Amino acid sequence: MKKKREGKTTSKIFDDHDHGMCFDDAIEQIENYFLKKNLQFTPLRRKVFEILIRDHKPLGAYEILEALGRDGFSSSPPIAYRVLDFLMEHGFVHKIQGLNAFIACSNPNHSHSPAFVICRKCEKVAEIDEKRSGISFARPTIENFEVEKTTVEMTGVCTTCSSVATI
Amino acid sequence: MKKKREGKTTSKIFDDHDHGMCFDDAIEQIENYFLKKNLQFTPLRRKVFEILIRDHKPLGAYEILEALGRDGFSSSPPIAYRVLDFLMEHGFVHKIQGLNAFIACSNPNHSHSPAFVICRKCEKVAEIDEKRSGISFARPTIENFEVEKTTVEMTGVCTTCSSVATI
DNA sequence: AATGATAGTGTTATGTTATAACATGTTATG
DNA sequence: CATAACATGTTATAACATAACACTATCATT
Repeated sequence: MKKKREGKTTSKIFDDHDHGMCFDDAIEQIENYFLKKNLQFTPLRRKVFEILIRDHKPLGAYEILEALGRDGFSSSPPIAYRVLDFLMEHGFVHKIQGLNAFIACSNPNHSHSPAFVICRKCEKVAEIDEKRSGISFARPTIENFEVEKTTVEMTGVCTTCSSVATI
Repeated sequence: MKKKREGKTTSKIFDDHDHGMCFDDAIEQIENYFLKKNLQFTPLRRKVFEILIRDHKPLGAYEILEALGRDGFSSSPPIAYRVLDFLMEHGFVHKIQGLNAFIACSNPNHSHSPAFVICRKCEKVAEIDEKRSGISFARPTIENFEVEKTTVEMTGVCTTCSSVATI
C-alpha cells in the first residue's frame, strides 16, 4: 500500500506564505523565466508544474503521473521523470530526498540553496531560507572539492503533530 | 545496468584518515558499544559492518546482500535492510540519500549530525564534521518544529576528478 | 532443564521508485 | 522544406525497499 501524504491542521512554519499569491506568481515567474531563457513552457511542463504548485506539497513521481493521466497526458514513468529533471535543473522544483518526492520551489526568484523542514508525521514540508533555518549552508568551501549542490533536510515533528502525541 | 561505485586515485578530502587504524578501531568501538548497551553483535551484524568498513565506501543494499551471499549468509533483501536499520539507529552506519547507499560512520564515538561530501564522478564520499564543512548543521532551532535529524549532503566534483575533466 | 517471552534471522512475495532504449512527433532555423 | 535539435510517447526492466509470516536462538525465570 501507498504511504499517505496528507496533513490536517497546520503548524505556523508550514503556512506562513500566501499560497493564492504564490500560485499566480509562480506561474508568472516560470513563464517569464522560460521566455527569457528561450525555453519551451510546453503544456506538459506547465501541467506538471501546476500539479506541484496546486497543493504545494511533496508528490511522488507516480502521484504526478496519476494526475497527468487524469488530465489526458501520457502517464508512463519517463514522462514525469524527464519533466521533473528539467524543472529541477532550472530551479522550479526540488526533490525531497527523504521522501522520494518532488515539491515546487517556494522562491524561484532567489538563486538559492534550499533547505527543507519535513514533519515525519504529517509529511508536510517547508522550504526555508538560510536565515530562518538557523544554519548556513550556501556553497560552503571544502578543500579539494567543488560543491555544486547542497542538500539540507531537517526531519522531525511539527508542533501540530506533537500535540496529538503518541510518537 | 548497475551504476558503478568505484574510485581511482584520491583527493585529499577522501583519504585524510588512517583507514587501517579506522578499521580496527571501528570494530573495537562497535563491540564495546554493543557490550555496554547489552545489544547482540551477532555474526550477521558484524559481517554487515565489516563489509561496510572494509572499503569504507558507500554500498547499495543489494551490493551488501551479494557480499553476504558470498560469505554464506542469506541474501534476501530484508536481511540487509534490517541490519542496516539497526546499525543506523545506533549511529554506526549512515545512509547517503543522494546515492541510495550506506556507509560506515567515520566517528561513532562523537555524538554528531554528520555531513557528507559526495563526488558525483567517482562517487567517493567523505564524512565531515561541522567545523570542516563550513556550515553549522547541528540541531538548528526552527519555530514550531522539533528537529530530530538533519541530512546534509554536498554533491560536486573532487579535484582528482575535475583534473581529468569532461564535465 | 522446561517454560515462555523477546529478539534475531530466514523466506516468499510484492510494492515502490527510477532509468534504458528506442520510436515518433514537433519546433526553430538555415 | 530539409534537417537538426528538442520534446514526448512506449515498452521493458532495473534498482530500491517493505509486508507478512515462519522459524530459530537467546535470555530470564521457575
